[in-house]
Amino acid sequence: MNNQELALLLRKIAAAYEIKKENRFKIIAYQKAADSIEHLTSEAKDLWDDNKLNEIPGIGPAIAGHLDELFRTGKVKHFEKIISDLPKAMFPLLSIPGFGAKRAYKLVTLLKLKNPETVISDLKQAAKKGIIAPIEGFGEKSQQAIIETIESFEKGQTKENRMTLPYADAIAQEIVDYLKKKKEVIRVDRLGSLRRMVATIGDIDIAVATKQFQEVIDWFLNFPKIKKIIERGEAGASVILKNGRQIDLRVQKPQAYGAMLQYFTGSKHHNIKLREVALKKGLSLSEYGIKKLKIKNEKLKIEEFNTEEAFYRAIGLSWIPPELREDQGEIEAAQEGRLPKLVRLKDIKGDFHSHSNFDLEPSHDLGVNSFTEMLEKAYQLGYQYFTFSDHNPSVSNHTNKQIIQIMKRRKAEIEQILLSKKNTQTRKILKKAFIALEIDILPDGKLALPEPAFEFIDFAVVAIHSSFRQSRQKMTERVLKGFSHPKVKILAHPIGRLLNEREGYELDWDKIFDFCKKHNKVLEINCHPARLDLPDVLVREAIKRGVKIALGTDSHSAEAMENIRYGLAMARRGWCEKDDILNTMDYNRVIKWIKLSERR
DNA sequence: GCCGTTTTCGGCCCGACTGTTTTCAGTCG
Repeated sequence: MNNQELALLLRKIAAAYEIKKENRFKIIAYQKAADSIEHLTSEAKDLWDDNKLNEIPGIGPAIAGHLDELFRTGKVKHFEKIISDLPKAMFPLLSIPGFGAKRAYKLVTLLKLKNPETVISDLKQAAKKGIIAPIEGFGEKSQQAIIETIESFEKGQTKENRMTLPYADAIAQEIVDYLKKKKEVIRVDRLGSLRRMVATIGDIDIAVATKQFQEVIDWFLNFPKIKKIIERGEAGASVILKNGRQIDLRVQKPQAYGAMLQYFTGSKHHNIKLREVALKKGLSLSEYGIKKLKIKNEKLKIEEFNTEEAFYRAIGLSWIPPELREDQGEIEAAQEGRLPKLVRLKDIKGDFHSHSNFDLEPSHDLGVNSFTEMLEKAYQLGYQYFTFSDHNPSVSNHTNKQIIQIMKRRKAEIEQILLSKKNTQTRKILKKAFIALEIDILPDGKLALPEPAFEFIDFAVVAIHSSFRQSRQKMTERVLKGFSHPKVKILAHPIGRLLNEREGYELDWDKIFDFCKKHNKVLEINCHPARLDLPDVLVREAIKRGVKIALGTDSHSAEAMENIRYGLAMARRGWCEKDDILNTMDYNRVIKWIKLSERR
């Protein structure tokens, strides 16, 4: 049973307890345990194997005992007893927005819905027949809402639900630009998961500082691409755009904007932890500011904050960068003054992964721009160095001799461009670049490049591009074998995921990290928007183990080189400081690192 | 049921919105 399934099980138990009117803190405890397991960086089952279940926050002796029974026997008697007298059909409804335990229970009981397999569509049919509206606590509106919610839920099941970061970024930008046209808008910020730079975004959250709440909200609700208004209040509104994406707007006056920014940036877990910490100091936090609880029977006055810095300071913390706000130890670190000095965009001195349009006759895609065009862009980005890591020539279509010839020709062409004295009047290009290659690690762990051809590259980036379904052990052996060649320095897109499309393969990270540390190898954060691979949680594990990270845009065009900032976001979410990132090294230090002799 | 620089007992984040109510329950973030 994986973490996702475990979380679902624990939520099911929480829902059952809710119907049974158990102590509400017990219910919360189960929900917290579910959240906690969902956010783990390793499988709970693996932790159980190592006898470490009790190290999971929110899991105490009771739940740990139940999980132990689950992993040993495949079931939990106590859980089965709790849900035994509840209708099975209520549970699938819990995954539909707007349904909690009580509504789900009430509806399946009164409507006598028995089949968990079909309960969702059965409920929709019931709503369409009009037999939900007369039920106490429901009405025409909620009946209609049930139909609409289920219909969009059914659609959502078939297409991917979360946006990639740049996609969400672009939508947000459009709304930000629109809002800024209104003169009453003093300031606009994108917040929520977008501000925290999470790899995929559910809803887009926007905050506005203004003195005219209603006018700004009305202006927002007139945004031309809105399909439907979900809710509107005095301090904000939620809408669905024609493209199906949800936008939440919150407005606040400038002098209280700091608490609003903080609240609306989240994450939820960060905010909960923050409020718990504040409560121990007699402070109650909300999106409006901070109340002092110490004085009894006196009217509580809210202290307002115009900046987040002031808000955090009032709780005795230094300002926490949004990328860290996940309740992963950042609040404790802020209390103890040991927050990391996160790597910044201006620390980045080069890119370690790109594809030009030079035709090596590979079996993967070429880029669209020439070496010169890529170097021109690298110059514009202010880099010290760049890396060409085109795909290796396809093995099946060439003899070794042909491959060597192609590699030789490519090296000569790049060197000619880099060493040429002329041609700099018309266009400014970067003159320092590494001649690398992205080489496939074949299913048996061999590299897809004949040994003599290595002479024509400075170093290699390796990656898995085929046979994704090998076992964890076999995949680990395969990667380590490919990674072992002395000229191979970087493992590209290490988990192989494609966001919303492909999970990626399993690797034994203990072994990978140890290997990297021991042999001076580096893991890539691939900055391609659909990859963002390594993921943030593994980045953090890697640097804890002393493994260095390289940012590579995997650009197939000059324009895509700007994606570096999304990879950088993963690095920051993984707590990376400047020294953790290879790209912050000067050119000469990189040369030394790959043990290259100064060639140019 | 969990947890501990106010505690191993007695606390447990905070407020908004909707729909159905006439003071609130349910759900969400």
